[in-house]
Amino acid sequence: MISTAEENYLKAVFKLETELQGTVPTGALAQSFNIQAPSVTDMVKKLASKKLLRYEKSKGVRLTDKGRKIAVAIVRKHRIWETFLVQTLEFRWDEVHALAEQLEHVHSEELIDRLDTFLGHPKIDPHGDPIPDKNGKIQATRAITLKMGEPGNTYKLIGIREDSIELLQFLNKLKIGLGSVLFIEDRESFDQSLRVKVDNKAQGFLSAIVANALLVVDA
Amino acid sequence: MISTAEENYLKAVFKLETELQGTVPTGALAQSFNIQAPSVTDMVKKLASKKLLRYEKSKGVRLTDKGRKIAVAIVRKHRIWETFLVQTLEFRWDEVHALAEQLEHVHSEELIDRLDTFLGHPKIDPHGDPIPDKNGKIQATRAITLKMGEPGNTYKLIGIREDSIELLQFLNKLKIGLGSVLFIEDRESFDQSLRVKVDNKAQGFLSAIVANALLVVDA
DNA sequence: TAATAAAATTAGGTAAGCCTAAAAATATTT
DNA sequence: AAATATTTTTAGGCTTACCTAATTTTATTA
Ligand SMILES: [Mn+2]
Ligand SMILES: [Mn+2]
Ligand SMILES: [Mn+2]
Ligand SMILES: [Mn+2]
Repeated sequence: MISTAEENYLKAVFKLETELQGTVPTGALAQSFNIQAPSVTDMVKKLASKKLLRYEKSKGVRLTDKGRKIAVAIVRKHRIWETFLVQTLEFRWDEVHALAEQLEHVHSEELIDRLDTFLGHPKIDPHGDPIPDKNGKIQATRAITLKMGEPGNTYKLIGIREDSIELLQFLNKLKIGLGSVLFIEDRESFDQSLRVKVDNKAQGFLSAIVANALLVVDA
Repeated sequence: MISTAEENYLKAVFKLETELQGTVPTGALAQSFNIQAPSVTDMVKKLASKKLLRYEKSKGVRLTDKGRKIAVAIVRKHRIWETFLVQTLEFRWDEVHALAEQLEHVHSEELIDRLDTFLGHPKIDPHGDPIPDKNGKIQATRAITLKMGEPGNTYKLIGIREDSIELLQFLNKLKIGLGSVLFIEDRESFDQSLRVKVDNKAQGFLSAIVANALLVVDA
């Protein structure tokens, strides 16, 4: 049996592997859980002994296929639950992450499959993140971040690259949501912030940090 | 914060207090969790120190008002989740208990309230057990067990007094479910088993043990 | 490359929730 | 009321998932 803590480690390694494009140092895991480094060293040794990841001392870890399979299954559960909470129970997109963090650890394939069917096999969650299918296949996206966009171009928001409630609520304030049309009027060279129009209404500046979290496609 | 283990203890004490009509000995808890007695002694001391129950050494425990409130809230969650699983996700009544045992520990009032609303404020769960309302009020039932019924009388099944999957599946086989009409033809004096007709079709004998788990009202 | 800084590991410890073995308290039989 | 049986508690241990302090390894800078 796999514990909630172990599942969370695998999920975090999965995420960090993509972000860091390779081996995940133990320190990155410590930071992401807000725990101390030695706790991570212990745990990755255990996960390595279970063949869920490979651990190179003082270098970091990589998921094994077995570990990645579990990680993706949890991401799938997380996103299906988030979709259920927003679509069916009418929570706002900024309210569901913490709940999904709990629900993703409920052990039952059958439950997730039925939820998935009930929801009509959704392809993305309320934040635009792709929902892995039953076989662990994740829809590739050709989205870029708004930060990479060009002044004079128009983009459509299709995802948020962040779990932060604060960011989601900030976007609520700006009346920006999935599907919003963002026109880049200008990029301020001083801080790389962007002056944008949202849905054709003048809006103001988005910091480079925010722009970097917004996944967009050409509109 | 209250842990899953602690919540399970409170729920069990709540159940056993009614069944035993009073103080719950530690041994009864050990038996109900299939764990050893010393583990229970430890835990009830902790719960007593948290004022969730009163503990008299070598006698047993009683819930405090604070403890009972938590216990009832968990029973409410358990039954709402079971209702959701059967009503919305179309699980069978014998499939949902173990899942609800996990889901009942998800911490969120809001989630349960929204589920409750989504389900239309159900009064009973798929096994006929009353769902406590938001204030912890539990609908009193004037049901008796079929065992207490009289030959010649007709009853309607409104609840099952048991969490056993085996019993539920046995009832499935007998085509007995909530709402079934049970006519007691005879009581066998040797073993107190009952010869019954189910929904007007001859059925055969129900053991006293089964009859004792069936909650019925006059039909 | 030697010195220094940063990151990771080792060593030893804690709380939660379980365990076994032994002792004590309570209940039942004779 | 003794003797015996049953139930409960005490004492000491184990595992999981964390911790701090000290040490070692790796990376950076002089
Ligand atoms: Mn999320
Ligand atoms: Mn999401
Ligand atoms: Mn149940
Ligand atoms: Mn039930």
